[in-house]
Amino acid sequence: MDPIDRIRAFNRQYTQLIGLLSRTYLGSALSLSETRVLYELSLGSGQPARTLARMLDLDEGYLSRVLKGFEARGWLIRAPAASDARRRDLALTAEGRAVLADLERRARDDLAARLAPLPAPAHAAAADALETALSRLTPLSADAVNLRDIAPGDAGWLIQRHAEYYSENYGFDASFEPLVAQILTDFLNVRDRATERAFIAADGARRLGSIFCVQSGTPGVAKLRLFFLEPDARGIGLGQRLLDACLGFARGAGYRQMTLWTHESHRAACAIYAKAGFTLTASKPVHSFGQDLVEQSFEIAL
Amino acid sequence: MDPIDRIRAFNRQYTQLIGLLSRTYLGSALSLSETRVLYELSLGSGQPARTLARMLDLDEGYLSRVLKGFEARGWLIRAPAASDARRRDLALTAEGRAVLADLERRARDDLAARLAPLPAPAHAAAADALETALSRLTPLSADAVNLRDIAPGDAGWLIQRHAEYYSENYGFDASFEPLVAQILTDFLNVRDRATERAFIAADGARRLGSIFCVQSGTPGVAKLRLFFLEPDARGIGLGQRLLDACLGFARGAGYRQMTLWTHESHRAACAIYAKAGFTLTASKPVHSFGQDLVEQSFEIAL
DNA sequence: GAAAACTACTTGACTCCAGCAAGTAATATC
DNA sequence: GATATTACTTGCTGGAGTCAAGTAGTTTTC
Repeated sequence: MDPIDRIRAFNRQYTQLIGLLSRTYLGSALSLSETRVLYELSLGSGQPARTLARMLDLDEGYLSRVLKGFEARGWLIRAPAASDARRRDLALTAEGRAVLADLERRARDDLAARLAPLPAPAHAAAADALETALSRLTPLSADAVNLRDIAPGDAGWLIQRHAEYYSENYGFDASFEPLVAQILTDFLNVRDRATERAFIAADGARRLGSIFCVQSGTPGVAKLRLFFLEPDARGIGLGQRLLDACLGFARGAGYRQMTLWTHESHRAACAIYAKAGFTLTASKPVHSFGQDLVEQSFEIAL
Repeated sequence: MDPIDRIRAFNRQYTQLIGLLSRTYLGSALSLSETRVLYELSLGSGQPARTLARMLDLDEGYLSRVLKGFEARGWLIRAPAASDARRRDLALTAEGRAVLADLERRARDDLAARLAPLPAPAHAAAADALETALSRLTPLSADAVNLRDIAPGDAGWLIQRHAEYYSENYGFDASFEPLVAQILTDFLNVRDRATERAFIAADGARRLGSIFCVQSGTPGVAKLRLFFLEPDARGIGLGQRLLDACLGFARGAGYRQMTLWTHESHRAACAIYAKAGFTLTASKPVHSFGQDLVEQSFEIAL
């Protein structure tokens, strides 16, 4: 099913479940639009009425009347703005804030009541998933992503995602997962911190990608491993950044060469390697993980 | 932040992002309520108007007028019901269906346009997360969960969740993850299918828990390992089910005894073990994974 | 088996949310 | 300093949605 249709299906069910479309806000004297205006006013970033109208997609005339009503009820003070006599500075009174607080509390209680049948961990899990969804719907900016060292859970995540990704996209069989698991187990157990390093690209709590620099066995030669990027984190220069970090670390650690092996079918990765100055040194057909592959070796002088 | 507040924050942002509160549906001649009615009619489960009104939380009088309007426009046929002359059977005409289809298409295009700036994988990722959230908001029923053997990605998931869970809840240090990783690597690599088995509890694509039955080294004695349940999957008898499956397998495989070790602080797990007939055979303080723990051994005759 | 209670739906009367368009007054632009 | 633009207000209006009282058919009750 198409993602758009899946999102629409979610909208239908969610609005019903959460009761989002109840027109009148909890039996209060306020319409939904009025509530939104009150809420926006409470944030009090000093927007003039016009911007408020645009933000909330409301008619300016209607908004004017709403504000007038708020003022009449003593919730709002509209004083002519000093900078521009056409404008009026909008400031909620303490009473206005109290009304909103009461409204918010009721909305909160209403939602809590709806979710009461569910166990507490489910609430947290749902909130997590919703926040995740929202973050997926917000363009990922490369500078929100930071590269850090490996932390608890990262190894498991990498094993899981490698197994899933290569199974789904390249048909790798079950023998691939323990291989990756062994690599990571060894890394965690016998890692030489001076010459070996993992970089995990993460956007907050979300893991997006990885790259490892480890010893190859041959002195002075580093090996690049476990270069991975989540599909939706591609195309924002993150792969390049990971590779740069890895190369930078290798240079700093005193290696004079870096090698890696990959499979021909990884077009995107191969392109990044080539662009970074790696050269192809060997290419041979193999049968691994239940698939016919062309294994390629790359190297670069540091 | 409280989950309820996080969900409310999501609602605010999401409705804005997706444009859920646009009252008039895409400039069509229909109100949002009318659209919902039309949609519900298209599902055509032959509900009488009254149930329709309750489902959509609409005033019956208003609904009556809406249906009348649909009929006048030739979208709907209201024939007196055979079973009950008060009722009228509601059936959309082909034209009615066409109108809805057109509306749906436009709503779809509208959403697609809103999401167009995002890369395609992000759409799928968002849809995934939204569906996840919805499933968290639906009470987990034990019978929707099935127990299966280990599959690609499961080992990585287990490693990740063990590392995260024990780090968050028991303060285990980074040495715990490679231990779990090694256990799983070995299991995948040298598992004896006749006498060793993993059960993964899964609700569709979501992994909820696990239990392993492996050889202990002593002939005739099985070892229970990696018993884990996601916090929100507890309390529905799933732990019991996993344990039963494990014990059942062990009996079938010809073991005469099963042992396990755990830590005293795992109250819930210990309670399940005791209830199943396990007896505590040893208890000793240890310092593991950066924590002072009391290691406990249990056993049961099969 | 007839009155009473109830159900399914309709209709009239009303409220008020909200959109449109034409204002007024202040500011910006040239 | 004339013209255009901006910020806001107000009059008018449609129609979405509500409330209550209706009509006609069905079930319950004794």
